[in-house]
Amino acid sequence: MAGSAKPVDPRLTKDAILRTALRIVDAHGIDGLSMRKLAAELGVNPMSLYHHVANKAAVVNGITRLVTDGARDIAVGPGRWPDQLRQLAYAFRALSLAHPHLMRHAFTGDDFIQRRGPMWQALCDVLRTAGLPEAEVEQTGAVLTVLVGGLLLTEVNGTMRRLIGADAADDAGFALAVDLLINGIATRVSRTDMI
Amino acid sequence: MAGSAKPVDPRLTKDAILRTALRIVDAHGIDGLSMRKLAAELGVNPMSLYHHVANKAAVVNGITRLVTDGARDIAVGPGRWPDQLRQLAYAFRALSLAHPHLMRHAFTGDDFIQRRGPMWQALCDVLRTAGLPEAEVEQTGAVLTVLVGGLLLTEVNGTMRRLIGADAADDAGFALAVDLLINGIATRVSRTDMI
DNA sequence: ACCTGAACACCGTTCAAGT
DNA sequence: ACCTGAACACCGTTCAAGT
Repeated sequence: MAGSAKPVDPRLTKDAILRTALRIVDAHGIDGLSMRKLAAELGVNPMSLYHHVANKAAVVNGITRLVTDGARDIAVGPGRWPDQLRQLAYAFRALSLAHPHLMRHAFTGDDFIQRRGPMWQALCDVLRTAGLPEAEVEQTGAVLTVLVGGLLLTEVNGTMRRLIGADAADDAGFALAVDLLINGIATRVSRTDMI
Repeated sequence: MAGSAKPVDPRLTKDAILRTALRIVDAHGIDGLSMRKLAAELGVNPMSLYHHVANKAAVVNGITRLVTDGARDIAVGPGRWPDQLRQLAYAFRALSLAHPHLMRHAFTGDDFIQRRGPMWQALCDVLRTAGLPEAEVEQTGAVLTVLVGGLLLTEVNGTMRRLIGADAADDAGFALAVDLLINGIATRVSRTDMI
């Protein structure tokens, strides 16, 4: 009656495959990941992988999901809306900096930023409580998300650090950018209020 | 006395190589470019290329330069500083949309946005005339550049179009983002004035 | 059902031998 | 000086033959 009829190779679990792949990407970048190296790291025949994952693209997609799922428990605390926006921006940043190599690749792709997901919902909620008219919430949320996403890409790929030639350039640049965006939203909110 | 002693193969000019490579990238994306296909397109032996370009990275770097050099003649017209900032943003956008595949790759790399170049100078000049204190000009210029760069990446890779499910999503998103940034700058400028 | 060796169609790059 | 065939060290993926 026990369901343990067929002993499965623990190295060929989808979970084991993806976690090993993520470890490789974190250590050696996206170009350091190949199906053959992944198999070697698992101590497994390269061809066996294709019985458990469709192809390399599925592996990369899988580890991206793995990481973004780690952000499911994002929740904004109480406070003024600018502080809440700041919280979300820095949560997004923490996610990126935890896996810079992966993020550098994910931002380039077209399926990384998802409408679903707690980040998007939380952001739109904050914008509503800030007083942004409902008709502008979705579009503004999208624009804010891609702006911060692009900002994080330039931090992760070193552009920001190179443009601002200073210690802690990334911290300063990110803080300045977030302030700029919050000020931009504030203008829009108050202007709408005045009409 | 005429310098035309050795007839050089016109297909193996650095210029011909780069322009053909750019044509391939524009048509088939970065992944559609290989040294072997480039040689085939030129009607030339693949190995001959290595006598005129160092490697594939040099080719990609070369076509990136080729495109960005096309923006040398960027100049802001007269007007209020918000309109001037808008001009620069849209000039940057035109550059991106002219070669979306290349830009999608270039933004990912860490050496695309250059401190040198007319774009950077023009941007900093506008920020100065807007009344931003000299100490903040460089950093703000850098942040604005990477924000707009990231914005263009999401337009070029389709993220913006997917997040905003509407016709002309790219145009609307870009316009909204630029307004947001200009409002953010305006707040910073006027606040500084008031101190 | 799962594994796997061989094979296919590609890569970038080097290098010795040619002219 | 420039060209080029062969070769090396890689890829992702397929597939028939095994268990």
